[in-house]
Amino acid sequence: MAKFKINGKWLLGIGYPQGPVISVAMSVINTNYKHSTEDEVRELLLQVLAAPQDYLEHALLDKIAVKLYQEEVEKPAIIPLKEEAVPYTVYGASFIDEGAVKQMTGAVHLPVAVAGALMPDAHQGYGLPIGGVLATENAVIPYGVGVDIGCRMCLSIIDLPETVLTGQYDKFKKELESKTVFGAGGILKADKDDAVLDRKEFEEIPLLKRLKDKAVMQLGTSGSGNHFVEWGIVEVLDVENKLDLPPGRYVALLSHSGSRGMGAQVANEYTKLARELCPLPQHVQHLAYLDLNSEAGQEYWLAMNLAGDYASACHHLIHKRLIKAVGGNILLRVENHHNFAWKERYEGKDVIVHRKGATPAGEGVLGVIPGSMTAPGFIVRGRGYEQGLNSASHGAGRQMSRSKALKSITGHDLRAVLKEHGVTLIGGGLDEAPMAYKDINTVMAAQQELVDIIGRFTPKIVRMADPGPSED
DNA sequence: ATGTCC
Repeated sequence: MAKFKINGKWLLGIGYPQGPVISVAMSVINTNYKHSTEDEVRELLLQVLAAPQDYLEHALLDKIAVKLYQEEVEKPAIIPLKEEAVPYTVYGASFIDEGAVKQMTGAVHLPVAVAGALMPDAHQGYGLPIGGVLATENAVIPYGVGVDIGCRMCLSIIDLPETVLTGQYDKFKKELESKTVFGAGGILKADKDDAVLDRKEFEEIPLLKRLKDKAVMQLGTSGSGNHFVEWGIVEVLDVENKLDLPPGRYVALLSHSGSRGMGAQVANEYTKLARELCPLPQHVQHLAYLDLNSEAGQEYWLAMNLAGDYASACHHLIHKRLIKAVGGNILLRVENHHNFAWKERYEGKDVIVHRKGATPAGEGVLGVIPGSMTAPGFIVRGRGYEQGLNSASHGAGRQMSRSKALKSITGHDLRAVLKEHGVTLIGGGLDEAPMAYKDINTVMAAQQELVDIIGRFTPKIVRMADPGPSED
């Protein structure tokens, strides 16, 4: 029989943990057991692995046992979940996928959970589901906010009648194409002056200091995925709507985007830190949280707020450029984050409310819920419904995964539905086709308790990122 | 969502 030579891969193969014990075991075996067979060595090492405490004084194997024992003792203890979950309310349960409900069920078992809610556009995400709302006590969950921190809607209602858009359609289209920047990486080369870049957090938090150059370059850009900028028509529906605008039809600009690479890196860095500081059972490990009183928690909170303000600044620059280009003035602006965390009150106590793909809907709070590129979006006023955690959906929600949409929708299908609705699309992939989304009217009907509809936005010229290389 | 693992 060929002489057995131990190696690291073999040790990992029999179940030894990655770490310092590997080199120790190799040296011990090669020194003291060089005449043993592979089977004998395996048997011996498995016994030590199963009960290292019994071998701490062993003449030959003690070094291995000590390393194993140390790793076991030093490994941070998994934080146990609540035995009994806090309550959460589901809106539109009949069209929410099982994965999203499962994730929400995990979230309301977190030791810091106070209450939850699932919005009718919910679908499975990473950590908290998209459309998930979670109130916690003195803790913030980076992946309860999401990767695109401060992803938001911004609607500007412009002092131009509908006839200007229909009469100068080509000009509106040309400006939308030339004055927006889409795509991964996306850099805006001029017109990027904003006070957000002067914020002291960029100097005070080391991570933000490293991200500032990227933030400067990407300011005023839109990104990719489901992000868009579009011209359309707003109908103000009700004179009693507190919108301070007479009912009627107005040209409007609607945008959807977030905090670009800067926010993404903030999210990923702090969730990594949270997972080290807050080890949770595997099925909820992405919901790792930071204590708000801890240094890391306070840093994340500042960085998250800066990313939110940065996202807001991006929208404002986009709107300023485009509205100036078509010669209009803003009559009214409605805007809101839908990936963010806020300090709010719930049942009389201070909580942190995470909304990951959910629109704030406190009493009287205005928000925008988009439909799809061919379906109307809505200006809504929150009803302040506490059981729904003062929230509403952030859109129609997907009914098809991106991959399923790419497989089942053709370019012909997309062109047909655009034509039917009189919508011009610049860029945009099949995975963003209207058919990939739920029916917005069904979704709105499922959240009548949460928001009142006070205006309607109909898209006319839509700009999205160009489709990825896997598409035509 | 993000140049999709610093």
